[in-house]
Amino acid sequence: MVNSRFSVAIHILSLIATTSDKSQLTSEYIAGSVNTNPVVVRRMIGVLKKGGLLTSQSGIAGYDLLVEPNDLTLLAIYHAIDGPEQLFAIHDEPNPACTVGRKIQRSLEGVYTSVWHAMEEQLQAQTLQDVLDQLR
Amino acid sequence: MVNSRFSVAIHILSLIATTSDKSQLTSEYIAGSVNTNPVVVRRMIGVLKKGGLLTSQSGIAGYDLLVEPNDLTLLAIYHAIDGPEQLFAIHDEPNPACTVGRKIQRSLEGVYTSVWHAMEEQLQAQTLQDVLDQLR
DNA sequence: AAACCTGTAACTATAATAGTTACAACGGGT
DNA sequence: ACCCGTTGTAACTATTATAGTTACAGGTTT
Repeated sequence: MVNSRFSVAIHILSLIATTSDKSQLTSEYIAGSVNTNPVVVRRMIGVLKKGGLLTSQSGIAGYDLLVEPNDLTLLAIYHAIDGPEQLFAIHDEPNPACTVGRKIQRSLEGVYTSVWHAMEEQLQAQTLQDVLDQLR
Repeated sequence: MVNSRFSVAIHILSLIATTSDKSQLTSEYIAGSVNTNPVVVRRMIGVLKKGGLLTSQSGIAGYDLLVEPNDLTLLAIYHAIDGPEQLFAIHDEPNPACTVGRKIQRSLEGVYTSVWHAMEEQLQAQTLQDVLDQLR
C-alpha cells in the first residue's frame, strides 16, 4: 500500500481552496481537520510549494493556490509529492547468471510502465475541482 | 512506493514456468536467482499456493503451476498476494466537525477507485506468458 | 515587546518489510 | 531402517519508511 501523503495533500489543498478567511488557515487549523501534527502539515505544504502549487509567507497565516482548482489535476499533485517515482519496487540484483534473473528487471519495467501509464491518465482526468464538487 | 513482492512473485512464477528439471527447482535455487533468502521464497510460494496458482509437496523439490502461463493474468497474481487491498492509503479520522474533513474520505475513495480500475485493466491484459516472451 | 505565525532541523515512535535462525515433518535413495 | 535434502512455519532480528514530536530561528502584526 502506498502511503497517505497523497490523500493528505488533497485534503490540504481542498481546505485552502474552500476557506475564504485566510487568517483562519493556520497549519494548526489544517492539522486539526486532517487529524495530524501542524509540522506534518507545514512539511507537506513545503513540498507543494516547491512543486509550484501554492505560495505562502513566513509569519503570516494563510496560503494561496497558484493554480485554479479547475486546472489543477490530481496528476500534478501526485508529481509534486512523489516526482517521477516508480509505483512498484523491483527487487535488486537478481542473479545475472540465470536466464530469468538476467532479464526480469527490464521485463518488469515494461509491465509497470504500462500500468503506471493507465494510472496517469486517470489522475490527469481528475482535478481538484472534481474533488471539491464531491465535498458539497 | 509499493513493496517488491509482486516483482518477486512474477520472478518465481517465471522460473517455475521455464525450468524443466523439477529437481533443480529448490527454494534455495530460486532464492539464488531472485537474490534473497530461501525462506522468503518459501513464504511467497506459500502465498501463491493459497491463492491457487501452484502446488507443491513438502519434502520434494519442484513446483507445478495450476494455471497455464497464457491464462495466468498479472491481476490474478496481484490478487493472490495483496487480496482486494486498496492501493493508496487514506489518512484516518479526519475531523468530522469540518466540512472538508467530514467528506474527504469518501471523496478520495471515489478517486482511488477509478485509478485502481484502470490499473486492474492493465494487469488483466497481461499474462505470465507475456512476461516469459520478453525473457527470451 | 508580545503574541502569533511559518520554515526547518533533529529527534523519537511505530509499523511494514525483508532477512535470518531454528526446527518439525516429509520423501527418496541407499 | 536410516540418512540426507527438501518443504512449511514459527519466531526472532534488522532495516527502512513513515509519521509524530520537540525545539527554535526568523518573519509579521499590533
